[in-house]
Amino acid sequence: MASRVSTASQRHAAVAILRSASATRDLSKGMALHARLILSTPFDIVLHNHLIAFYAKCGCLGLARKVFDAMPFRNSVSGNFLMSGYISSGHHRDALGLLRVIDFGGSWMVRTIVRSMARAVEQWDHVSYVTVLGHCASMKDLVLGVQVHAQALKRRLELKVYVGSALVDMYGKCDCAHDAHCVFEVLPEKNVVSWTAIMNAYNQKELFEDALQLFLDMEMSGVRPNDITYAVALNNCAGLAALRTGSALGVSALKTGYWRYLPVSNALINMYSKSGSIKDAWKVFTSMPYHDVVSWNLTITGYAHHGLAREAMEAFHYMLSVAEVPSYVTFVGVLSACAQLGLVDEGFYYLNTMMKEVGVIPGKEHYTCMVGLLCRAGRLDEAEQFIMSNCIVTDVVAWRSLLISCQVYRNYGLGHRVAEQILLLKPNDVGTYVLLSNMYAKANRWDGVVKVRKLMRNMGVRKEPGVSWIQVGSEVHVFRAEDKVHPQMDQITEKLEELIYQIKAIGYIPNFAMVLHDIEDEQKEEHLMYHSQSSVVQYIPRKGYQIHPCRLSAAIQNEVHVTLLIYFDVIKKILTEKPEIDEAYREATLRNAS
DNA sequence: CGTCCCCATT
Repeated sequence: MASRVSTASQRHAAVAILRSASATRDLSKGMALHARLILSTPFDIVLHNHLIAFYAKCGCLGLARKVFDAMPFRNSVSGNFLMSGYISSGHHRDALGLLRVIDFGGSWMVRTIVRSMARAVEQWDHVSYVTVLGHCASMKDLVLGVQVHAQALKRRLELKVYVGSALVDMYGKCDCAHDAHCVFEVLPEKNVVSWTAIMNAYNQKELFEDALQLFLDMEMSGVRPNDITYAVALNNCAGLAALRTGSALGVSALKTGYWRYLPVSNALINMYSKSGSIKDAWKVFTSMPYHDVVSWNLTITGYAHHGLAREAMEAFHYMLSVAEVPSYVTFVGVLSACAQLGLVDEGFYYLNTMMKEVGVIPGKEHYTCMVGLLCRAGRLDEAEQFIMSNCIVTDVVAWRSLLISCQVYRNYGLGHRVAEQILLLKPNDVGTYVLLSNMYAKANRWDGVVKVRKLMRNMGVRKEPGVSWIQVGSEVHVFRAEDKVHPQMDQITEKLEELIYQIKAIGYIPNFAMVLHDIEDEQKEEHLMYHSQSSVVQYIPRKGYQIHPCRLSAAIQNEVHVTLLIYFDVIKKILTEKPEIDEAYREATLRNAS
């Protein structure tokens, strides 16, 4: 009896050592323990399982495997540790081979799954299912996910809360919100993770309102949100630019103490930024005790989105000064800021020198920014060369950027070439076809206009209704392209025309858009004037455009920026009698928060 | 042993 107690406590201590060695990736510490363990008798399966976990964490899959193979007997935990080790280090084939889900005779994916799955699946425990489903979720492997689901059903495991939540998440990540919902609905016990997973599935599908409703349902059912739940809910607000709801959630997170968690404060930055309140986003940032690279990236790209490229660059340099290492996304933000400011040399310095220094390999998005930068500087031919020599010839976005600049600089010769180039890529979004049609119209190539129209019809490309909305106070003002039902429509249109007149007077080409007009009338000069690349409007993937109070087009300079700010002030005043109330409310919220 | 968040170009 006494010896058993001592063994148990020794085991406890050994597990603790292995855990800490895993956490710090202290290979020698764990190996020393391993050496002692080999000599000790009797064989302890729990310790050996943790040994597998330790080696797997340290990236020594070979050693983990050796321990596994040398064990006189194993349990499902041994397999799970090894498998999650393989999965997290990317050896998916080995991981799944371990449990013989898949034969590796040929392609590892689809065909062999069904045949071989039944063989070893009886060795799985419920954690195996969770592990594999997590893998399916991150790989978006719906085919395997469905197979696993079928097996789970057979063994009646799908109602267990961990397995169920993993299923909900898997379907959500695979873009099957409906299936996620079905699994979620029948779960007899739903915990905070199940709720968060389903909310996130709706978020993925851009069903933001439904996701927010789920947040309320969850609270009604007595489940408390955690930091991730708040983050997901705030991301839904960001998708709707629902400033009021987002602020309220921020206050709620403050009350419950989740405000200080990184996912929550990052989501708050995102929400404020996407809702047009970049100042509040910055206030959140400065009130955070520490930041991660996502916080920085959100701030940098947030400023860039608002046309505040100077501030974006400042934030970037601030980031470097506190020795935070920029990431792939950081450089996307920085280069887009450079593009706005026309900083060609600096842009190339970041692309060719700094990115190499910090070990970030430039990708499509960076090259696309560089195209935008060259276009912004009016170096259209270089931009064309750049596209062709940087493996982004198939990137519609890059060509579109060039196409727009061709219009701005009235270089219709190049514009025509670019349009032909884009057509070869067979784009499938309306926006591109509208741009193409505009280009041809401007270049007086009516044959081109007809061609584009025909293509759109044949491909079944339908025009999404242009919708803009802005939240002022507690009201959301919606503007549809095809109707003019907003009571203050006349006033707003009048102001818009006035502003465009002013911009033209200073000599700028008004390429900012406010989608209050009908994009059906592509041929009208008026339309060509209003409709162009994103600027005052921010595209929201779901259904339309969100007017940003201070978003500024790359091609518009400072004095126009000021005009725009004034202009949006005017709009706000038109839309609300007492705009300062909303302002005061936000101030109060922020004061509470910090 | 395990499930939920993570920013980007036009």
